[in-house]
Amino acid sequence: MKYILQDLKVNINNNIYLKDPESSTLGKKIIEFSILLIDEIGFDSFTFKKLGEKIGSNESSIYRYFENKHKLLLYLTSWYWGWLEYQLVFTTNSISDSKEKLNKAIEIITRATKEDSSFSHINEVLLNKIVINEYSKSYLTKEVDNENKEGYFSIYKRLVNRIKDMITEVDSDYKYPTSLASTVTEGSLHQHFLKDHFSSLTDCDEKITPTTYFINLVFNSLNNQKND
Amino acid sequence: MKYILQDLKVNINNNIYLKDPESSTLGKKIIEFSILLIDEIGFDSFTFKKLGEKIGSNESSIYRYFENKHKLLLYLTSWYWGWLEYQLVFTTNSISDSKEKLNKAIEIITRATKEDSSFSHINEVLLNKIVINEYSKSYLTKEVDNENKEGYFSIYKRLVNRIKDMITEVDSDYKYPTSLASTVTEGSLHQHFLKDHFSSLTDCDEKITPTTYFINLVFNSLNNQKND
DNA sequence: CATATATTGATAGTAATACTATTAATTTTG
DNA sequence: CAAAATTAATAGTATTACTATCAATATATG
Repeated sequence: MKYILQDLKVNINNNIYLKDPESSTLGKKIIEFSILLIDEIGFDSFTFKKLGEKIGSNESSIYRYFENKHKLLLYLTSWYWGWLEYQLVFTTNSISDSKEKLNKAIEIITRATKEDSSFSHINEVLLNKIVINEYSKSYLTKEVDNENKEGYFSIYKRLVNRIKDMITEVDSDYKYPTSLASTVTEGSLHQHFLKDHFSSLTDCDEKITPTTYFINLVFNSLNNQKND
Repeated sequence: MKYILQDLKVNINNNIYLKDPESSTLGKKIIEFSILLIDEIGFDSFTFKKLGEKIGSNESSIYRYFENKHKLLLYLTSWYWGWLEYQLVFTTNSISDSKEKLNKAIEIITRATKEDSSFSHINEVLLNKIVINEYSKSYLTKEVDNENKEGYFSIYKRLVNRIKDMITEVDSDYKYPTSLASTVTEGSLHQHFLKDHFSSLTDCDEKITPTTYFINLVFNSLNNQKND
């Protein structure tokens, strides 16, 4: 719970936006409807002009909040990871048994978001789908090193690091806790994607969830005599 | 070796291109220099106009080979996966011990390409880098289901399936061989990317390679009494 | 409550992208 | 060497990804 309280409102690096979208009605509308529109037509076809038409607002007004759609994607995905981190910390905080704690953590980061909190303007179910379909595009760029230096990915990194810490708590001898944490986080998005589009490349379906698979994967690696 | 011989020339689905780039000098130049240019400026900034300038050829001539740059990316990545598959099959074919075979297979798909074969127009080292940085973009699209139906990803799927078969050979009781195979294949690209851009999210570096990590991960999961 | 200030909207404009079409020049092949 | 195929050159369109300017409207403060 150390650095989480200050982030209750999901504290997003303020260089990602030009004007805080949480600070106005228009800003919130931009966030709310960009999620709906990106889900509908995909990030590649998404433009500020189309978003403006959707919310009955001017393209130029949207440009006052975000430099470009890439920055908006960074905003949305940062919000998502911050929201997931909040759930992770809140839910696992009270668990003292390290295995049980890690188990719960994997459950939270690998499950599909099923219900929208409905009292904010953010639809978490659709946002989860956007993260599955588009998150990679936010870092697979030529600008990634500069943007990383600017701190645009710090929430995601902090989240992966929390999982790494929980892995180490379970087995301090395990040699690849960071890679395992990043494999689960990114691999979970990938397995969800495969389930929806390449069913021949995954065992996950209605019965077997990515959660089942990753819990098995992680605990097979920890406290294992083969593990040298 | 069943279906590999017909693919010696890397048999790419002929709906990916309008005219086979292997059939002419210009076609080969398009492939050769698109690899150099995408590596240099990234796929997002890459255009047929820039490529035309680079090879002293007209934009419209390139459009006679590929409908658009997305199709060119599908071509390049298919070629890469076909080339890797060839190495995989060729190298593991003679190994009778199933564990040793799987071990070698993981080595082949997770290692960084270090040398260019140099007698073709394709620079495999740069192509490997392109696959790491851009492959996800070829399927994270709204058209993925149609393109999958058209068979544009069949080489990749066949490769993952070969690894799945090898996993099952080692442990027929393991429940998630397909997910494990796709996790290794895609996770390897991801760990290479992290190593280059997010070193805090991976244990991989000069000493620990993705190969080391994934061999440990896979064999910890197989023939393991925890594996219920 | 009046006025200064900030925010948003409307319109216009630019350079680049992602193509298509046409015709001319060049190369290949039969 | 002539016919066919390929490539190059040029032009043109619609869309994208912005920037600039100014008017309209909302909001804040004194």
